[in-house]
Amino acid sequence: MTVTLADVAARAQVSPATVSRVLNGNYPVAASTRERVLRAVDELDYVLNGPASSLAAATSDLVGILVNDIADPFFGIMASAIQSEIGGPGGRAGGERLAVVCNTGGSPERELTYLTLLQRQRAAAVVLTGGAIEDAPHRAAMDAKLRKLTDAGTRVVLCGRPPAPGTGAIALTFDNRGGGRELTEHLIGLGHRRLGYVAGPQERTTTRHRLEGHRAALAAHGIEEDPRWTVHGRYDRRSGYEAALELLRRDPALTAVVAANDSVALGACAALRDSGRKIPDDVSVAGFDDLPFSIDAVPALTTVRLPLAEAGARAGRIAMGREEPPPGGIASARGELMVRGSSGAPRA
Amino acid sequence: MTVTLADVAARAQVSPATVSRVLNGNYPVAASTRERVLRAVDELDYVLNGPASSLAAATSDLVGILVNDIADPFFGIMASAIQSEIGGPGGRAGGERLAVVCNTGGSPERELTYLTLLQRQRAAAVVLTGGAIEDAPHRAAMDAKLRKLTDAGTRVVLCGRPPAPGTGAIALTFDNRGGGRELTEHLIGLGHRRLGYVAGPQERTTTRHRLEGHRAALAAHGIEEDPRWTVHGRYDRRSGYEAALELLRRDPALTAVVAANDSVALGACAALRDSGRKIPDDVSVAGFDDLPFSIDAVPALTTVRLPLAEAGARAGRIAMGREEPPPGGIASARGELMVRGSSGAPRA
DNA sequence: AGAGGTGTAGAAAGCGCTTGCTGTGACGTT
DNA sequence: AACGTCACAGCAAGCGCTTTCTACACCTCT
Repeated sequence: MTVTLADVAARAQVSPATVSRVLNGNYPVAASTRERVLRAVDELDYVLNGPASSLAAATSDLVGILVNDIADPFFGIMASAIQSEIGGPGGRAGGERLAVVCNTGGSPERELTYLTLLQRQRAAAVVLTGGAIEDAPHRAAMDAKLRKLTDAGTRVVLCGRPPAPGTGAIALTFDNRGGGRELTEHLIGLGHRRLGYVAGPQERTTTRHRLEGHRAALAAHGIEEDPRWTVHGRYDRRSGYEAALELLRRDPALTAVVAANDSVALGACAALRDSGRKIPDDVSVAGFDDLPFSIDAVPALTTVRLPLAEAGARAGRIAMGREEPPPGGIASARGELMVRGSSGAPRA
Repeated sequence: MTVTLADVAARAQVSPATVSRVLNGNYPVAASTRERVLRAVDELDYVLNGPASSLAAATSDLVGILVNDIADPFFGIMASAIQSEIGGPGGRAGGERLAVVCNTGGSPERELTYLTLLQRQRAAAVVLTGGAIEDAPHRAAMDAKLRKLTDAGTRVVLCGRPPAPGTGAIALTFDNRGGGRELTEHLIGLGHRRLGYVAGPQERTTTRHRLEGHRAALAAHGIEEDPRWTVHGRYDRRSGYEAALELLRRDPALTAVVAANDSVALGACAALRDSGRKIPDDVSVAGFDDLPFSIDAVPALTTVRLPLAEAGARAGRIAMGREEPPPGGIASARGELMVRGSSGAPRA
C-alpha cells in the first residue's frame, strides 16, 4: 500500500538504516550509494512517515504559534514575521520545520488545549502572541503548562505578551503602558481635558496596561477622571462604534476619544461621523498599534506604532535558537507615537 | 523521565491496553477501572505521545490550512472560519483536532513543501485557500500532490480557489469574474468611460478572473480598452498607491480606478488624494472583497463582498466530513456588489 | 607483511502506542 | 448441573523509523 523506508531500501539494495541516513544526511554515506537511494526514493515516490520518525527520534519539527484572533492583522503580522524566521519550508532557516498557527479565539480553554496538543506532538518550540488573560486560576494553569513545556525541552517564547516568571519562557513584551501614556499626553498637550476611553475586554493584560498608561497621563496632569469616561468592549470595529456612542451619550462634551486599538478607533470614528461630529475639529480620536489601514482613515489615525514584525522576527529566531535570549529572559519594546490628522486641538 | 502509558498502567494496576482504551474511549471498560486509570493519569500528569499514537493508529488529527498571506485579513477571515468548524480545541466539533495554518507567502515552492510536510504528518485534511498560481509546471506538480493526498485518504478542500479537476479535491470557488464584471458595469452605468485597472500579480488566478470580468464589462458596453489602463502589482496598499500614480501619469483623464482588492484600492485612494483629486468627484474608486476596514475609508469603498466566512465555514465542515460536498465536487459563490461613497458619476 | 586507521554499511533494539485475538470469571439458560 | 454468553481485561504483535554498536573492506604506516 504505502511505500516505507524498507521498500526504498530493498529497491536501492541497501539496508533501511542507510536510507534513513541518506535522508537525514547526518552520517557519512558514499556518494554512489546516496545517489542510488535518492533515485529509489524518487522512483517509488516515497514520503517519510512523520509520526514514525518523530517517535523514533524523540523530536519533532513542529513549532506552534498561538494567536488570539487570526483574522486580526495585529496577530497576522506577528505570525507572519515569526513564521518567516522559523523557516517553514523555504524560509531562511535550513531545516524544514512546520510552523503552525493556532487560533485560540481568546478563549482560555482553547489556549490550554492547544498547548496540550502541542505538548503531545512534542513541539520543538511554541510562541505565544498578544495579551494574556488575567484570570488567576487560568494564569496558574498556563504557567504550569509552560513550565512543563520548557522542562521538556520545548523553547517557549512570549511575543507581545507579559513575562511569565518561573516558567522558563522568554518574554518579548511591548510597553503598552508607556505607549498609552504617551498617547494621552499628546492629547492633553493639545489642550484636551475631557477624554473618553474605549477599552478592550476587561480581563486582558493589554487592555489593562494601555488603560493604566492613559490614567497615569491624566493623573500626571491633574485631570480627575470621570468613571463615565471609560467603556469596555471587544477589540473590534463594531465594539468601537457602539462604545463611542455610549461615551457620547454619557458625556456629550468629550473632546477626545482614545481607543484600545486601531480597529476600535475606526469604529469610534464612524460613530462620531454618524452623530454629526467632525474629526478632529469636534472630537479627536486616537488608536493603538498602527496597523496598515490606519493611515488610510480620513483623517489618518493618530496612534502608537508597535514593532510587530520586528518582535515577531526576533521571537522566531529565539524560538529556533538562532538568537540569544535577552538578558534575564525579558525584553520590552517601546511603541512610537504617530501623530496624524485625527488628533488636534479642541475647539476653543 | 517522561511518563508513558506503561507508567500509568502500572500505577492503575492494569495493562497498557486498558489505559489506551480508557483514553480513546472506544472500547468497553468497567466504570471502576476507568476511574482508577483516570486518577493515575491525573496523578502522574500523563500526556499522550502524539507521534507514537499516530504511528500505531495510522491516523493523525492534524488538519492543514494553507494561506497565501496570513497578515492579510482576506485569508485571516477564511482561516478563522475554517478553524472554528474544524473544531480545534473547544470548537463545535467533538474530537480534538489540531488545525494548523501554514503561510505560503505566495511562493510556489513553499506551497508544495507545506503539502509534503502535511503529507508526512498524515494530515486528516487539508484546506487550500485563495487564488492559485497559474504557472503550468507548478500547477501540474500541485495537482499531482493533491491527487496523492486524496488517494491517501486525506480530504482536500479548495476554498476560494479554482477547481483542480482530476485531483479528487472539493472546490468552493468565488465567482471573481462575475463580481469583477458587475463592479465595472456599475461604474459604466454611472457614466464612466475611461477606467483604469490596478491588477494583482500576473500569475494568479484571482488576478486574471477579476480582470477578465472587468474587460468583459467594458466589451459588453462597447468600450475599447486602452492597454495603458492596466497596471499589475502586488495585493497590498503600497502597490495600489504606486500603481494609481502610474495610471494617472499614463492617462490623467481617467475618471475611475478599479482595484484588484480593497487594500490596493485604499492605496489608490491615498495616491489620488495626494495628487489633489477628490473621490468620487474627480475619480471614482472601487475595491474587491469588502474587508472590514473598507467601510471606514472616507468615502467608504464601493466593492464586491465575498462570503469569506461562509465559504470558510463550509470548507471546514466538508473537510471534517460533516457536510456533503457539493454535487460534482464544485460550488461557486457569487459576490455581492456594495455600492458606497467612493463611486459616483464622472464630472460632466 | 602486520597493526592500526578510516570510511561505510548492516543488524537489531527499541521509541510509545493501538488493537486483534485470547482468556476468564460471572451470569443466564435449558 | 452443564453449557453457552457476556463483559471486560491482558498478551503480544506490530506501526515505520532512528541510532548504537558491530562488521568489514581497504588503506596507510612502520
